[in-house]
Amino acid sequence: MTEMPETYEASTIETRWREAWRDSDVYRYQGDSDREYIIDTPPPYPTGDLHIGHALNWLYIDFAARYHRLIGDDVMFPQGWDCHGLPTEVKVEENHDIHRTDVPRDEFRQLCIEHTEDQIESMRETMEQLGFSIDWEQEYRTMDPEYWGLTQRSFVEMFEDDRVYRDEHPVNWCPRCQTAIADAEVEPIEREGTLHYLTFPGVDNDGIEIATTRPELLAACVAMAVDPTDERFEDRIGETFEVPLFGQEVELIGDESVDSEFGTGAVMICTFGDKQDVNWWAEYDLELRTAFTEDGHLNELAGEYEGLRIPEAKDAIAADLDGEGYLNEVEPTDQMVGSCWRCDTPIEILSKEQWFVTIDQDAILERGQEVDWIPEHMYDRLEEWTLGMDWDWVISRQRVFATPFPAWFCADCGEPHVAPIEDLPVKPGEAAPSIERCPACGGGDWIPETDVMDTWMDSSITAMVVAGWPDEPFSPTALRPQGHDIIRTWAFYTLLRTEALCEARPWDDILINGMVFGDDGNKMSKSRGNIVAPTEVVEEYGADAFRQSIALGGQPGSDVQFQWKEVKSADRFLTKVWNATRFGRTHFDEETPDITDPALRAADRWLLWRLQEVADDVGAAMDEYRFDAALRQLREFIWSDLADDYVELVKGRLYEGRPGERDAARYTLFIALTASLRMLSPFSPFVTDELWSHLPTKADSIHAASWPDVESPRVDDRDAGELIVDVAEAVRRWKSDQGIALNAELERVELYPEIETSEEYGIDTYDLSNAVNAPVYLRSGTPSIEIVPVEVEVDQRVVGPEFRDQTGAVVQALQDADPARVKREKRRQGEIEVQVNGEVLLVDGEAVTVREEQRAESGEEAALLETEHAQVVVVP
RNA sequence: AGGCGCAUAGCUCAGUGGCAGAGCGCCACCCUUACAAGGUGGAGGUCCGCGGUUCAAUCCCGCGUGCGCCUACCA
Repeated sequence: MTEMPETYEASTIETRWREAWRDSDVYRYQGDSDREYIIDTPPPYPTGDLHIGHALNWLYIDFAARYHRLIGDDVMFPQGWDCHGLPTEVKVEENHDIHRTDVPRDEFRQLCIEHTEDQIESMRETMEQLGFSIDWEQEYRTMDPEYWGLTQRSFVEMFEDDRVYRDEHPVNWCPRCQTAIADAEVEPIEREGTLHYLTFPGVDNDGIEIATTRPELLAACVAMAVDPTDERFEDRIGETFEVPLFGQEVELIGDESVDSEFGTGAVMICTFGDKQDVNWWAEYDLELRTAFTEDGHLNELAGEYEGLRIPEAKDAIAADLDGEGYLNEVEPTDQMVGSCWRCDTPIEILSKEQWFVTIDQDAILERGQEVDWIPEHMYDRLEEWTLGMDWDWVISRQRVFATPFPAWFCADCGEPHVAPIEDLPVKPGEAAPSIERCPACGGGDWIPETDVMDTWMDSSITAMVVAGWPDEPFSPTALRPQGHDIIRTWAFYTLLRTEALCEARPWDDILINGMVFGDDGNKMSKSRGNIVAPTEVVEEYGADAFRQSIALGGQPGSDVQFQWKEVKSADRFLTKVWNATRFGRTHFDEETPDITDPALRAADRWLLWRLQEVADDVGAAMDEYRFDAALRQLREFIWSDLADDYVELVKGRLYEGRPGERDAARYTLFIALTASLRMLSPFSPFVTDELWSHLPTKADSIHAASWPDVESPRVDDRDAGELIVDVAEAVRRWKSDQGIALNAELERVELYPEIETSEEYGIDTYDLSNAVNAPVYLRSGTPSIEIVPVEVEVDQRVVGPEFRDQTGAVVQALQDADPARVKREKRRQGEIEVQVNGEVLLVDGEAVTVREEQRAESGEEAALLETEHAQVVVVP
């Protein structure tokens, strides 16, 4: 066996194993097994910073991946990168001090790729530091042609299937990013607006006062609306009014969705102030008056206000309304403004020709229901979001760094042409379409599409891509791990696309993780200064301890509060494991694993029994992604049962036992230790691999080993073992209470067991005697020390079902009865007589436990100890 | 405004229709040959409140309160 350092030092160990794993293939997906576990790992946006939220998400993945390898699955833990997108474009513009239009598209794209590669490198380093068992041969980057070619293919297939179309339709538009965005990319921001009360003069009738927060939209006003049941506007529907300042005439319509409680009960309809306007516009076939430009200014329709930015226009028009006498009143109002999720700029709604993907709500939800949601209630979010969708998914973006549409438009008639699959990947700006003549008009000139795809078009096919699409027939991947904040995007779009392209659910299980809060309980934020970087924790305590603290933070799905004290506690536990292994090593040699047919004693059989129980329970918890429960049990077993109880019991045998006795203990300790390390390895992969290497184990790496499967001894062995453990503990406690050294010799210990033991094995006092450092005598009957029954304890589990509504009275009667009588009747008759409401009832003796105390001494100084399975007399 | 989740020791969290649990923190004692980064013991609880179901509720049901999230928020 190798030399083993005396103390646990995370940093040295972790550095060494990181390198070892890098050069090995322990995490490699083999691809030739019928027990596959394929993980649809989230492809993060390469910001260069792998934060603690990522760490939580990836740790759950890693726990699952490592566990599934141990139980013999062929695990694929791939890592993708969702490269495309605006933030990178902005960053590149900053870094190079250029605007994206300053250089040719392809050159700009190249700069973005280089930038992204740096960012990926930095995140990958943190991933390795944290010990994620990613198979880097399964890495993909959405900016690579091999990948975006697949994105294009998915687009073409859906186009040919009429699930993608091109149309003019109002879309969410970010005036700052100057691109269309999807509903999922619009986030509401709370803000205080100003409600303007202004009068629209009537053309041949009285005027009506409306309330609006957006006077700058007056130029785009095309109608007015009131609730048709609103008495204030009885008989006025159909009247015509003149828009202040701009003069166009608009009609008053009646529509129930107007809230008569708000403002004046009358509202102006503009194209477009919000989605409601779009609905009215479509329903009443109103005129389209567009007042805004793509970059957020007013256009020629606004007359003298043309060229003003939207906020400036609001002020200018409000001032003029006031000057002309239209403005009656202003008041502040709280409002929620739909804003761009990338830059928080309030979005506008513009009507634009775009590419759309049709949304089939029912199909998406059906697939969603086929997936196991963990926790279950997270499915509700998908359902709520999906049912609330009222627009199709706009997938075109007016940007550069993204997957290009494989499409051209006929220069003569505008007919779009989409490339066939065999021509992909293709950049339409650099290649002509493979057909020459326009099928619609026969024209021969083609204009390449310059719009690019929404990045969710890339990332919504990850499940398919990792499963080998399109070369292999798709079957659902095992696991999708992700945060709840992107159910409406990543999960939603993936369900949509996998359904559309493969007619299947994308995954069997979806595991939703919560957020990570700071040590102060608040959301991590720069302003609070409570941000903790994973690398910072690793440097201080190591990844192994950090990983445990995250696993114990709560059950998956709930938010996790990062706490330094939990990291420290994990570090202490790992030190314990380190020392326990070091202890074990001093008793092992190369032959220990080969010990056969050992002469197991009660303590050995008990530990093996516990080990099997723990392996089952921990495995069940891991199956259900209950990493918190799994680790908790494991810690309890290792610390309490193995390190405290068992080791203390068998030290005597290990140090001084005869060879056969010693071997049984060595064997048991070896089995328990190596099994514990294996079960712990998903949580703390570094130190467990290190400790594994210091033990005479067969497999090279603990991560190539298998989940423990221990032959379980019989249940009656458990009781006999528990008795030994309990008694040893009781005597130790008594010594501690008496101020006696724990290793002090005692005159003798007398044992009065209260359990049945098997014929094969009686009570085994050998180890106990060593542990308490006294001769142990097995006695029957009751201790010679006088003991007095003092209290009757009632088990309501027995009494309740039998006596139903008399339970309370029965319990009371038992507790009031003379404990000595209860004890006597229980022993002699097996049942106890009680009087309840003048009636005599018989209670099963099983229902009561009579607590006794020692009251007198009989000559010799002695102490009576009570344990669950025995009474113990200690003679010092 | 609707929907969902949460509420248990000082803190962070498990848990169960039948006497309430862990880690950390706190107090006291103990260097016992793997480990003082340890061991032993202790203090500390209206299991958010009110009703209901039940022999029995921290657990199941209803209502309420507080917190968090999702969705719609309205001109």
